[in-house]
Order: sequence, then C-alpha cells, then structure tokens
Amino acid sequence: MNIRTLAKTIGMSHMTVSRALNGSPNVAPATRERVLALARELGYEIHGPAKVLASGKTATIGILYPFHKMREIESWYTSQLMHDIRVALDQKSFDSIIAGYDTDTKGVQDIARLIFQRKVDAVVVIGYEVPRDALETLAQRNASYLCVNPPLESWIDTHPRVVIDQELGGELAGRALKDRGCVRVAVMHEDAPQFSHRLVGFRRIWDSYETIGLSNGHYETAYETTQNLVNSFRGSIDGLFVGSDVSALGALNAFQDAGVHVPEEVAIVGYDDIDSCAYSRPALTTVHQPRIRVAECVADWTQTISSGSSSSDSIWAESLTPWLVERGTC
Amino acid sequence: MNIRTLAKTIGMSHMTVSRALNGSPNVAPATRERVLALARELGYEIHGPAKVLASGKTATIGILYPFHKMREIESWYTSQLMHDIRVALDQKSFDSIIAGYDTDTKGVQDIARLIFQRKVDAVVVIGYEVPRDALETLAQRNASYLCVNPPLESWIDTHPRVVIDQELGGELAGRALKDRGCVRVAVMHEDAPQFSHRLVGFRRIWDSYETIGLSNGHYETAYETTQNLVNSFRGSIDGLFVGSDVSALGALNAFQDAGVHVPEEVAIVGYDDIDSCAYSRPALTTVHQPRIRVAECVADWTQTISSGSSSSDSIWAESLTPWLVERGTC
DNA sequence: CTGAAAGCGCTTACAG
DNA sequence: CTGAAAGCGCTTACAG
Repeated sequence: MNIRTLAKTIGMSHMTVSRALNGSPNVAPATRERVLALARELGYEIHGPAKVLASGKTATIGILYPFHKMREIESWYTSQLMHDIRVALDQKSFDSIIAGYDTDTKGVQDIARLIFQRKVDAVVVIGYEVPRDALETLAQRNASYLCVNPPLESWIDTHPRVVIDQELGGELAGRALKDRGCVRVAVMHEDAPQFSHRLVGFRRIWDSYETIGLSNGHYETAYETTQNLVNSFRGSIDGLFVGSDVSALGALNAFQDAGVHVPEEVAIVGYDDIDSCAYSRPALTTVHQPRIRVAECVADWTQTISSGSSSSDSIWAESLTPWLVERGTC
Repeated sequence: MNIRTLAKTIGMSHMTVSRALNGSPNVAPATRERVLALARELGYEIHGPAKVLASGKTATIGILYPFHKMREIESWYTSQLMHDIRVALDQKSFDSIIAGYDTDTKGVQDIARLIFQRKVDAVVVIGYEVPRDALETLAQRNASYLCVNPPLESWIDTHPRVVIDQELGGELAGRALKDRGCVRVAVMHEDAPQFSHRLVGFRRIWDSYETIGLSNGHYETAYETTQNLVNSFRGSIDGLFVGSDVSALGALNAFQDAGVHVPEEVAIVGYDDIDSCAYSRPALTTVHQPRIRVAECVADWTQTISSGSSSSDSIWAESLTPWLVERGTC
C-alpha cells in the first residue's frame, strides 16, 4: 500500500493525500478528515526512506559516544546521559541512531558517516576526547552537530556545544575536602583530558596534593590501586578526590576492606553522581553533573537544525553548572 | 556528489560504479580499484535513503525496550543488555535505532512503527511485558523481529525469541538460601510477570515463604519497604530472595542500617548480576543473566533477516541458562 | 484548495 | 564484464 494506491481508493490525487498526511494548511478540512480516516482504516504507513529522498529530512538524529568506553561499560555516566538525551529527542519526535566512535583519528569516519550517508539530520557527539578533525570535517561540510561534554581546548569555541563547568566541579570537590578539615589530600584519576580541567579548579583550593594514576576507569583498577597503596596512605593523607564515581567506589571499598575508616581517617569525594553513589556505605559524596539539563539543552538545540542557520550567526553554546552532593564519605 | 557525477568523472556508467561500490563479483578487478580509489579521493558517500528505496534494505535494526522502565532508569540490566546488543549488531555492520515502547496496548504502535515505516529491516524487542498484540501484528505482516526476554506465556512459542530460563534462576536462588542453612525465608519483588516464573523454580526448593510486595523497582522503594518491616523480620526470617539487584541493594542497606547483620542474621540473594553488585559490602550474591550470550544470539539471528525464511520453517528460538554468582550476602 | 510533471539517488532486472 | 531503461515512493515547485 503506497500513497498512490491510497489516493486512488480515496478518489483523489496522491499529492492531496501527501499534503493531508503532512498537515499542510492548503487542504480543505473535510478532505483532510477523509484522508486521515482512510489512511488509518487501510493501515497505510508512509515509506520513510522515500520521504527522506524527496524531502531531504530524516527525522532522525545520531547520538555518538566514545566507543572504547562503553565496550568496557566503564562510564555509566555516559550511558545514562545517552538515554536522557534519547528520551528528550523522542519527545521532539526524533528517532535516535546510537553509535560508537573511536577516539583516535579513525573516529573521524565514525562520526561523519551517519550524516554524510544521510541516515540522520544531525549528530550529537558525546565525550571529552572527540577527535578534533571530526569536528572540523563536520563544520566544513556544513553539517548540523552538537558537542556534549567536549574537550575544553580553546578551539572548541568554534563549535556548537553544551559544556559542564569542569573547573568549578574540581573546585567544589576541593572545597568539600577543605571544609571537612582535611589537611593532606590526594587526587586519583586516569589519564584523560577532562581531569586536567577539574584539577585547575581543585588547585584553587589546594596548593599541593599527591597524584595517583589509574590505568583505566574500571572499578577493579581503582580497588587494586588503592589496596596496594593503603599502607602508605594511612596517616599520610586524610582526603581523596577521585575522578569518577566508579573509581571512587573502588577506592572506598579498598580502604574499608583494609580497615581504614571513611570518612574519619580518609574522606572521599567522587565525580559524576551516578545512581550507585547512593548504594555504598557510607554513601558517596560526589560532584553532580546535570544530565537532565544537558538532555534538555540538546532538545532545545534541535530547533536549530531545520532553520539551517549554520552561517554567520553566533555559535550555539550552553554552559552548565555542577554541584556538590553531600552524602557520607566527606 | 552523487553516483552519476562520480561515474561521469571516472568515465563509466553509474551502474558499473554502483556494482563496484557494492562489491559485486561482476566487475573487472581493475575497474573496481579505480572506482574505489576515486570514490575515496573525491569523498563520495552513498545516499543511504536512496539506496534503501531502491534496494529495500536499510542495514539498520530497531532495538526496543519497555519505556516506563528506562524513563525512571529502573532497570540497569536492560540498559546494559541494550548496549551489548548494539555492539554485537555493530559488528555485523548494522546501525541501531533505539526506541522505547509502552507496555500497554498503545505499545503496539511503538513497536510496529519503525518496521512499517521502513526505517529498519528488523526489530529486537526486549522485555517481559511486550504487548502480545504487537507480536501478532508483526507476525501477520511478515516482519522480521526477535523477542529478547519475552513474557513466558505459552503463546510466545509461536514467535522467534531468545529466553533465559527464569524457573532455573529462581531455583538457583532458592537453593543458595537452602544451602546456607536458612530455615524461614521471604521473597520480595514488584508485580511483574517474570517474577512468577522465577517463583516456580523457587518453590521447587521452598514449600512456604513469606511474600513482600514492592510498588516498583526503585532502590528507594526496596529500602523503605525493608526499613518498615525490619522489626517484624528480625528473628522471623533468615533468608531473602529479591527480584532484582537494585531492589536487593536497597534491602541490604536497610537491614544493615538497622543493625541487622547480613548474611549472619539474614542472607540475601538478588537477580540480574548488574555491575554494582560487586560494590556493596558485603557484595551481593545474585543470579547472573548472561547478557553477552544474549547479544551474541541476536547477532546470529541477524542471518535470518535477509533470507526471509519467515514461512514454514521452525521458529528461531534460543534458551539460555542463568547461574549463581556467590559473593558475600549468601 | 487541487493536480500533472519532474526529480530525489540509488538498484534491479534485462540486454549485449 | 558493462550499459540504457525503468522504477522504488515520496515531495517540491509550478499551474490552475
């Protein structure tokens, strides 16, 4: 059943049917009613790809996330964020194609593909480690795209984005430790760009701190790293800022399993505010990144796509503020 | 840049270019090389929707999950499962459109839409609460679809599916409690169809048990429910089987916060084996549902789609086995 | 308010 | 192994 046979059985041209189906104002109300009723009755469904080919619009948006992360289910925060975004997009009647990208230069192809192949109207790129080339490619070809939690290098200012203030986040974590009365603190994180920005804020509060590297963001890695260091930590530090909640949970458990009291002997502050922060004992004090607001921003940005105002106008940008969630570990 | 102008600049018909791009064997190797090289050099990208319109294949699959669940981020298990499936599909070169469906009759439209509009070749429907109508609709229209963790009513036998043995799962939980030496146990779960199947298995081990209802699957709900009952539980039960890990974590924390020792006074077994089971203290003993194997099955099933053998042949079906993961709570 | 023409960018037969 | 024709199911101008 296509639009032509539908039109034939109703007894009008397929053009009128098309207009009625698409809610064009140039249709007599009575005509519209008949078309809509018959279409439902006969179970007519529009052929999406044909519509896309003719109209150029897909009503679909790509959500891209750093793939190595998810393969290892390392970042719950990103996982939850993606779903918040998907739901927000759904409410604007966009379907979402979710896909991963490599964070090295190969990722350029991953990121550009969906848009260049016209499978989507626009693309939301999540992550602190987007290959810069990918963004430039998108910009050159005049594609619609939005960076969410992008790298905070200065070149990002040229690209549409929604960012969360990482420096402030680090500052909040540092202040929490300070307010609790800690005097010697450490910072534990993997080697990824977002952490250096958080540390800028952290340093506003703390002149000096010990740094502990993590080879990745897995719970087990943080657990083992902490376990190995627990004796040297004992009495030497009384506060710890961990780059992500999953890692913070690993550190917390390692401390407690070794008989170190949290927060009495060591206070801990995490980052992200994933759901499981509330499940540990003591529950994890952390810096909240406003996922829902990010998703709302993405939905708002959506208005931009159709109006294709990629030209001279100012770059679409939104900056959001994190906040501290005090629970039991600090 | 479309295929015709590409063909023109190479100096051959666009048909030959199409064949070369699609890896048809009926192309001279030398020709293929030239086409591929030029296409890359000129940055040609195929127009997806046009290809779909002409060929009827989208190279995209819909992944559908029960929406009310995710809106409340109630089911981490489902969330993780979806990503496992997406990655498995990605490796077979399918893009994934992820969407939610209502679990009442309205969900029929949600589930059928992507396929009827030809946005996807097939659909993977996740969840214990799929509206039966939706599956019948899909079957009638000869659509390709696969149920993952479907309701285990007998009518499901008519539909392609991958199921996990729920009765066995419940039995494993029951046995774990028994083996630990528990004598009076309770079961705590929300009112959803999968739990009745698990209880069938549980009853193979336990003739009688107390039942505690949960109004939903949120952590807080299980926490509060347990908190309110903790005094009557004390000394009255020594084992608890909770329908999902998130709820089990809530119960565990409520017990411990009230000074009840786990597992000494009350042993707890959860269900799903989500990541955060390992983060609690004691870590949660639970029944593992093999997500990765489910995703592999979905990827295998993918072969079915093209061969369109929906007719007489036997229904595609796969049954997987859960297992117990012993940690600290039982 | 409605319709006939042309075209979106591919692929599927069908010839050669 | 290569090409000219026809068509996939819509929408976008353009007439009326």
